[in-house]
Amino acid sequence: MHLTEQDIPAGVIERLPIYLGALIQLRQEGRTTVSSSRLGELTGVNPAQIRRDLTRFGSFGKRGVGYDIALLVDSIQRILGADHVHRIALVGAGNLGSAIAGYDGLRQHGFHVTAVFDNDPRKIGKRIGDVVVRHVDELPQVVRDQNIRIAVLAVPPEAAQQAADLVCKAGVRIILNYTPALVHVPEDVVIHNTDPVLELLHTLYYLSRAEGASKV
Amino acid sequence: MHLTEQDIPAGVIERLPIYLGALIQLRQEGRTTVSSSRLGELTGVNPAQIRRDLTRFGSFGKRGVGYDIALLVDSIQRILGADHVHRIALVGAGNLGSAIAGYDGLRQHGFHVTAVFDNDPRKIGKRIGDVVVRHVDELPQVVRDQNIRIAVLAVPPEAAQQAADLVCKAGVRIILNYTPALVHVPEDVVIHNTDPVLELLHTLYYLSRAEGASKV
DNA sequence: TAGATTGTTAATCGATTAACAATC
DNA sequence: TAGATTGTTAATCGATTAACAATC
Repeated sequence: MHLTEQDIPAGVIERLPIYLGALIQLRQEGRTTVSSSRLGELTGVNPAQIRRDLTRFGSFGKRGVGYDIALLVDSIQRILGADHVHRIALVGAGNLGSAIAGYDGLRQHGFHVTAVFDNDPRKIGKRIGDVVVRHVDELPQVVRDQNIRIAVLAVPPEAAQQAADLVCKAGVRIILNYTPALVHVPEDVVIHNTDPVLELLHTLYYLSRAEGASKV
Repeated sequence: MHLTEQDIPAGVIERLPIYLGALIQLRQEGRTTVSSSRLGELTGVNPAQIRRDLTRFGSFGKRGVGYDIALLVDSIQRILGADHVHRIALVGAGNLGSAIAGYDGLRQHGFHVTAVFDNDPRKIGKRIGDVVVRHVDELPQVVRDQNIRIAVLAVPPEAAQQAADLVCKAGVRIILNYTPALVHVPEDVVIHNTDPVLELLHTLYYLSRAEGASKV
């Protein structure tokens, strides 16, 4: 009846990276400790919730003092599995793919884009970040050789399902889908969709409320 | 004590765009009706929840038949405020900015990128999508002239706060922040952060659980 | 009519938050 | 010590879901 690892609510896991981001920013500013109330200000999360979230994994703070930033960064990284390097296969070497490959934040968190694929002959052989673009036909071999578990889809929406099938078959377990297409994957693969439109539509609702009250 | 517009839970508003995406995909396939159970399969949302979410805004279905896709698309768009055109200011004309400006899905949902800004002289005057990149100094004027309410930040993280301040001061009400920086904005501005790293970290947790069970 | 599926209620479940004793 | 802040409990709040009557 007590808490086992499986009992952690999804909401907690979603917040941990947010805490981590703020903690890293604080660390860069040279701070060594932070209180739950300050962390709450930075992240927009209720301080009581932060404390409760953290105690699920252990006791990281000192009463009267706050949390040791370095300790908490390490701990959260370990909890998430971000305490070692993860290789990423990037599918699609267009503008979006280039932006992702060139994004420093990934490397800072141990995510290394070690393979980039495209099916456009003009892009094959080009250098993106510090890897050379290969033909997508080579994907299965490369993903297996490098034991890659994470793929990022930055292809046109029509090609999304095909690309997903390909990477799943090659053994990828996590997919970040940057296309607007709804893609189906086997049960044991986690897919995360990111579509700027969905985010815009969602925030739009609140804008309409705040502004013209013409509609009911 | 009864439902007013303000009572709609945030979770419902987050799901509406997801339904919309699936509905549009179904419409493209030529379908005219869909049941809550089929929509649930496509979106991963519980059918009962879909029905309950929708009834908050009205009665859109026919018992025994399902939902009329065209009607539901229109209705959700109207609820979200996506039934008319919204102009977007894009700050940052690098790879990411180019990807966003060139993204067709935005236009399909009525989001028109009508202004792009950068501070790199080499980029000023270049064409991205169908607009010409201007110097960021022109931003306040252009945003006011075009009555722009939405800005997308695709700048280096160091420049994020500065860019946010600038667009807020010019009257923007919604910001999509594509930098990893935590940015502060006035209370009446909605900011939405999108960082691939946060999403990766979050899904990573489940990968660690599923694979090596070496850690407790 | 019989079958299907919505709209809606009522029960469950889980997350959030206030409050405070423990303790640095 | 006095002040601050965690860890934790207990209460609240809200979201999710099962179930089914209404009805197409």
